[in-house]
Amino acid sequence: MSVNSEESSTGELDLEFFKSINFTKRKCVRCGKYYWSSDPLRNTCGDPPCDTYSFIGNSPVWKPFSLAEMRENFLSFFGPSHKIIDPYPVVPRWRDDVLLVNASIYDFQPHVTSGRVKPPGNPLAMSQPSVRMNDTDLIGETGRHLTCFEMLCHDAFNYAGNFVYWKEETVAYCYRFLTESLKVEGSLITFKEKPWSGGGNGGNAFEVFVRGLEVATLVFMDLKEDPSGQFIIDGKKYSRMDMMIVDTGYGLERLTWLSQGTPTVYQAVMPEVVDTIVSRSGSRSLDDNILGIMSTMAVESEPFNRKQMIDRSMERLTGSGIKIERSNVEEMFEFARSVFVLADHTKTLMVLFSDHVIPSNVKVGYLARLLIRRAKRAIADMGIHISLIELILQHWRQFSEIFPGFSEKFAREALRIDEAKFEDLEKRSRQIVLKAYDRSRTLTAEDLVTLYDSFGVIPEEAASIIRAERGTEIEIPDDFNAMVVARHENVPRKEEARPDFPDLFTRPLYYDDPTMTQFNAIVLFSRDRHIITNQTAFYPEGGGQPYDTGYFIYHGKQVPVSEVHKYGRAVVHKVESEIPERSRVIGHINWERRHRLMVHHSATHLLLGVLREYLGNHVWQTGVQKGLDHSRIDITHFRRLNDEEVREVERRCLKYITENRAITVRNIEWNRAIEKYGFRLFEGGVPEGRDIRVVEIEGVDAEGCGGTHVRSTGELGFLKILNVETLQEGIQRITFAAGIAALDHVQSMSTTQKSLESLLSVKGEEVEEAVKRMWNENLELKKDRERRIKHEVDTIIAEGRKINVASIPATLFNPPSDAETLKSLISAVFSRKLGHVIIPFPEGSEIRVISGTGNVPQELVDKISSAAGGKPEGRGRHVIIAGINRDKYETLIREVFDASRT
RNA sequence: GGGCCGGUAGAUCAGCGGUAGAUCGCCUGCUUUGCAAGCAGGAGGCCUCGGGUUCAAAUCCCGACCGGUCCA
Repeated sequence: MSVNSEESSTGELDLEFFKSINFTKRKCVRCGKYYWSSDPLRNTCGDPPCDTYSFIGNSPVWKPFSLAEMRENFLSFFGPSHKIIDPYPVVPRWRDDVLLVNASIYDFQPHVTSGRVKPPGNPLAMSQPSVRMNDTDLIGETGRHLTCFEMLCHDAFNYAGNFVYWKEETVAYCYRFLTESLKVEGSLITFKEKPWSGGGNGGNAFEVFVRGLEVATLVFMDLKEDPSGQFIIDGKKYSRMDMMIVDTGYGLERLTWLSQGTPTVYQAVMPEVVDTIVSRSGSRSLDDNILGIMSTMAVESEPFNRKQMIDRSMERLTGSGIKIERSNVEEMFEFARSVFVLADHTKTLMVLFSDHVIPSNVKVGYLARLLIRRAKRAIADMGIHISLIELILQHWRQFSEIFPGFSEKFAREALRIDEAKFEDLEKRSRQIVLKAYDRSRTLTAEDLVTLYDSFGVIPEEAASIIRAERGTEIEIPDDFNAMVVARHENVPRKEEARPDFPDLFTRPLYYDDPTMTQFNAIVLFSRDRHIITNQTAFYPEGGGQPYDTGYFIYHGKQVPVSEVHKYGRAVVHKVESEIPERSRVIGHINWERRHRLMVHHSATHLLLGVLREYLGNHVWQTGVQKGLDHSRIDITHFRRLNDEEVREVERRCLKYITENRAITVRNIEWNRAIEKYGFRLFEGGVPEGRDIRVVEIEGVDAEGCGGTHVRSTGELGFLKILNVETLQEGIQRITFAAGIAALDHVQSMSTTQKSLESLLSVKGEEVEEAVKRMWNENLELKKDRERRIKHEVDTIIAEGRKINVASIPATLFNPPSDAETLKSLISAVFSRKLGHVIIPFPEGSEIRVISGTGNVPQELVDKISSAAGGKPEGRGRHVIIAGINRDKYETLIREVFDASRT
């Protein structure tokens, strides 16, 4: 979301409603932007730093509300006129472009905002938990930032011919809520004009301020990104869209804070947890007066600057006659920051855990890990003893109705595993830092970046380790963060070229009847051996199910189909020879292939259902690939399944197969489907239609799925897990086979076993013993050989004869018996620094001249090669004189070497 | 999904082209003996796997696998 200062007033926000409440449009004397107010004395827009916080200790709301009370208050105000919707998960399973829900409108993107699916209510109101990790560094510093908050909204979706409400009504609702429900005086409210854009949409918007605090944003979304559009927001072009969407966002935490007027937002929205942490930290406490001043100072500079905030707070404190040392204020600030970080992060962890996020090193799991580690650092900074799970459970007790998915067992397990990893890392990081330091007696900026980037050691930690262990100070460069960023920027992303086929509609016969193997069709489009037909029974690749193959009959000839893909609504068949447009064809699909794929597809759903039932609700499908002889499914789970778990999963699958459970396929309207089955429907991917095609295995599993399926579990025959592996942290890959493919595997295992048995002349379990015995025998033989070689090398060296060749002293060795010994002998010459050495190796028809101390003298090589008739290869300390024939060899030994004995 | 770092004895790691090492742990003996320990000796390695370069690879290059970490 972004703002463009040039696009300040279009006149599109001059509302009749403002006239009715005596609000007038003004230009802010500080920032020059337009705003609406009824206060005759006001000349600023209300938005810090043009204004400052004046609600702390001075709430304009008629009574203090708790978080739960404020939520209830909002929903009951909008309840009569709006449909109240239950909150969506914070992990957006219905879209794959973002990791977390950032705002309430995310719930409806892109399916509703594009007009494809109806909203679940119109108008609607809800309280949507949201997680924003971009300002994680500011938590506890500014007094106002949170990683997790609830966004209250009242939204309306206006279609052509179905108008709900627009700007006038929206502002009226907002004004009435603030003045009637919260009893805030109208003159305290300002509406600041500000164009809004985000997620490919844009429009006019108001930001709503009360006493310096932004409490709501009212967005009138009627623009969509369009390169040829005439509206410009933040450098991007937009044009009008058919829909007009009212998207409001009220910060539940902000409103609660406003009503209480506490020094920081944390004290208003999570007082119990803040109290718990403070009460555990001995005699220390939070000074409300100083915190209030800091929060006020923090909002006055953008971007936030800690030193400046403390400077100004000191001025304010001395100005009001309070005598306090700067170091005391800093110390207080550090403590408060740790308290608030811990309180904030444990809340967000509770929210993530309730959505089954497993801490890991990738994607949303990484965000959970980040929070765990930052929370643990906060605990360490305070030097107190407190467990994360304790605080998480305390948070949850306040929110059990909002987050019904939370499982204490899961949270404990997830924390236990990740905390253990963190402790392990801390132990290791000490050694790594010391090693890096000891190499050069310093840590360069480059070293610090590597330590952070590759080992997760922050510079402050590295410095403190060096200080403690080596007693020296390490300089941390000011632009450290920039250096880390610099190391990561490069790697241009390559765009995938999408083939452009016309937007024709192919009727999917494979849905009408998944057992259809033959059909008639008319070719609507043909180009470069790719054809689109009016209808087809060929399943195009999708949802992890590979495409069908087969052939078309055209003019009485078979034309094989090698690939089938879906582009838009068209199914494109790649054929081996041209079939012109308007031809009539008969399609035949390869039924054996299709049936194997169908069996594996249904088996995947069954397996997923069983895994979830057996391992827990945190099991989600993250990837899947069906095949002909095996398939695989990737699931979220802490650790690799052990053998017993695998056997139990197989047993449960077989139980459902023998019970012959029905597999049904139904198209259900989007909102009704979610109401009935929940967001689990999207495990296999996000559907693109108005309806969701729900594939349900009776009592086991229900998923939105575009694949072809068998009619009941009995058709699967049986299911065998072939392999389990950890794909990445928190993700397990299970490879399995079902039906005829499973039988194939068992049969081939049996064949292998039989052939092993006959090879080893043993039966059954004795195979293992026999192999172990052979392995050990082999090891013994290997060692034996090494001993023999070593002995021979020693003997050859001991029996070496001192000779002079071309007046150069050298040692002549006896020939080693094989190449292995030769290699070992050469190594010995170097490691024992044996001087010039001559090694005849008749087996390879060569003589080696080696020097263990320096280079081989050229005269030595010349003398030997001229006498032996060979060609010298290589130089330096290792020369091979190769291509010597036997006669010359004998001559050489006799005439050159023997003659030169010393 | 991308970047970076790593994989050597049971554990922690060194070695980074030339016959695989240290410390702890383990085994045996001795000394001492309340324990801890001290001394001497010993066992224990597909140096992750597969290619390549080289006379020679744990070591250099390429690829896989596994682990770690940072970023989206």
